[in-house]
Amino acid sequence: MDRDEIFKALAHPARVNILAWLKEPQAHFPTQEHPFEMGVCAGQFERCGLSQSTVSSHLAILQRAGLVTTKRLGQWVFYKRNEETIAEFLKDIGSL
Amino acid sequence: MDRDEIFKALAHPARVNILAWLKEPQAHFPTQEHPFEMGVCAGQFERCGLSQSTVSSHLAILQRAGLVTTKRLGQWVFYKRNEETIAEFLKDIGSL
DNA sequence: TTTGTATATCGATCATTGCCGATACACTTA
DNA sequence: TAAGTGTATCGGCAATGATCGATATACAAA
Repeated sequence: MDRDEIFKALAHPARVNILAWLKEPQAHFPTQEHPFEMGVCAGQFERCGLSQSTVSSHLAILQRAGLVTTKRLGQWVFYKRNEETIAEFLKDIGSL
Repeated sequence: MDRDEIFKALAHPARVNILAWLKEPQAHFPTQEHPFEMGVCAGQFERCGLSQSTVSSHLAILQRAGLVTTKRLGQWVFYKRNEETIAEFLKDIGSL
């Protein structure tokens, strides 16, 4: 758990939004055709108005910070919150 | 309380360190000659190895984010943690 | 194998940030 | 008033970050 890395990852509203949306996938990604158990399909996040490549970059930053995990399934990549790291981070900065 | 602004303020280790040091001024600023009740004198923070102007810039960013408050006393400016805003922020991101 | 779809990476551009020295400003003291 | 000390701001430069279109890669389906 790299605290500095996580703070930098959270320093962009789009990424904070993505994390928040992932808390309730069915509410924020109603167009997804895959079951939500696997996570949210990468393409779904383009709803934030950014290009595919930019979204991919934001997702990569969240992943490198350990805030999300990914799973490839066929041609799709699914993203999920990494609750363990998130909880660890929140505990760590509780004494901020 | 501007969450995005606070996240950006915390996206630099020096600023996170400053906030942490301010939790125990007497422990981290033993050379300060002023009473700690007023806060920590701006010049004290140059111990992080950065120039005076850079330190001043970091402090200004923390202040604009509402994480610290300042009080001028004569020729000196003293910095204190803004516990209210910090607590509000922590509560806000508790459900991150 | 070829085509199509989904995602990641590349290259370029522009904006932002971090850093410093120099300077301006605020205040004190002689 | 003049000189000294502490802090903030300015100007410039290098590094990083955000963004995009184009391209490469991974996989599926025809």
